[in-house]
Amino acid sequence: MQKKYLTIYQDLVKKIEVNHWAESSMLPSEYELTEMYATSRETIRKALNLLAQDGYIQKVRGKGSVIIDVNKFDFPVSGIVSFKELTGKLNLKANTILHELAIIEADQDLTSKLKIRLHEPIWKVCRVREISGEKVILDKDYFNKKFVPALTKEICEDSIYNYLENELKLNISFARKEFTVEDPTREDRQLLDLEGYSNVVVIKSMVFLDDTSLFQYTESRHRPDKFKFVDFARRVKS
Amino acid sequence: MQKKYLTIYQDLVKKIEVNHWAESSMLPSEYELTEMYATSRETIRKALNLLAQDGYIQKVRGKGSVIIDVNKFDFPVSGIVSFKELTGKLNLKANTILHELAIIEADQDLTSKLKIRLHEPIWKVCRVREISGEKVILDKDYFNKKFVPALTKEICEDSIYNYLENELKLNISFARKEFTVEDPTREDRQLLDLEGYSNVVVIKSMVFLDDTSLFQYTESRHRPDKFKFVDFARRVKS
DNA sequence: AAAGCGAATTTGTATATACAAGTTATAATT
DNA sequence: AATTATAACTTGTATATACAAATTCGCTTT
Repeated sequence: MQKKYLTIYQDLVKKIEVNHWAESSMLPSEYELTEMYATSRETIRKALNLLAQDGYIQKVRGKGSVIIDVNKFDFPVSGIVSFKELTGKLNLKANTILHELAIIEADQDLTSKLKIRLHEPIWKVCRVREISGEKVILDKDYFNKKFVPALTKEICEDSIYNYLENELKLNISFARKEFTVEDPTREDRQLLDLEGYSNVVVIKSMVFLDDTSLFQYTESRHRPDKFKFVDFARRVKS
Repeated sequence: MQKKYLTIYQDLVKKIEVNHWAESSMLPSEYELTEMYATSRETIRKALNLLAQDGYIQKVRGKGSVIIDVNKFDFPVSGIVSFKELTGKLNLKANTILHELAIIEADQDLTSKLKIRLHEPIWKVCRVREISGEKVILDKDYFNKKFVPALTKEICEDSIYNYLENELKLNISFARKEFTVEDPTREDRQLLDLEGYSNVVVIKSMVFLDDTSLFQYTESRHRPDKFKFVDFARRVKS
């Protein structure tokens, strides 16, 4: 059975993005929605709460759900999104160059980053991302081999996430990301078209599965002029 | 009346942060929690969903709520947090220098950023943030004067957000933030201790109230070596 | 000892009801 | 005409029930 509140959520997202309620900039009331979707109010409220979380609407007590139109279209990178999904959504002419694909043993550094034991096997994948002809992103991925037994050149050049989720049926669930600006390493200078830029933006991620097991560590290194990150944040009252 | 699920959420956060369930790294089951807090299961579930949203737990069907221990203690900057709140939480020796405080008229640029009409009055606040003696952040705030009639030197040197929320009773609700890396302007070089760094990290924010009215635009310009942003993200399935 | 089955436990979804609290529009009063 | 009070509408909170789906654990069987 498909989850009702999720399909309602997706339907509402589609309608908002196509400006279905542009005039009023308001969603129908919860009671109206229950009738439109022939369901209960609580189910509607679950869908609306998802919309609010993702920055599509703002709920105002006594009034209704106001649609937030802050051009949500330019670079929505909250959540965990793969390079292929991103470039596809933005219609960018992108290309992936596989630079290294190997099984290595965990050294001191990786044991802490992947929380595994010394010398345990790890997939190392090093890829350069080319956008309109320029090498601007260097992605270094490390996968715990326990969760990812096999990897091929073809998979890495296409979409690893697609393979992990649809073939291996891994449930990628949440991530901790850290953004910093660092000096380029020799490797950065070799593999990227840095064009004299003296910094790179570094995003270090630890990615977890459904059952809270840590299975991936990634360093994504960007040329600063090609980096942009957009976030929707809600104020948390203490 | 105080919201039950919120007080339960806050109590659980406190217990998680003090490692109350360290051995099992699991929360009690929902039914146990209903008895502990003498409430209904739905109310417990509301609190648990907040914990999951904020990255404290991962719920696993059939098992329970696993506590996520990814050292949540180093830099939790998701949500909208003011400089004063941040430095206070991290025990940093920080100092604010008010560089400019004036009412200006909206020019072409600000009309689009604050979505107001040309020549309407705007508060401009320009502040330099000093951390352990170094000027590393330049904050340029613009407030729609309609929502913020008065501002003083004292307020700007203390905490504007504190004033807005507690004195003016404004309900700051959500924000859209954009992170980029840019070349320093002449103003950056004048006001900050850039120490030869040839880039600044720029965070542009549009901040909204409860009723979805846009009331603030901010540019926060950071020396790259002193910038770090940590995010907790959940994978969104399409 | 190992495998398989089933019951108990635990979270997920859907629905229903009652009342509280904020907003808006209408009607009544001054 | 302006103000005030009332009613209608809308979202927020709390509670209850029923069943689905995944995991765990103990028991039985092989």
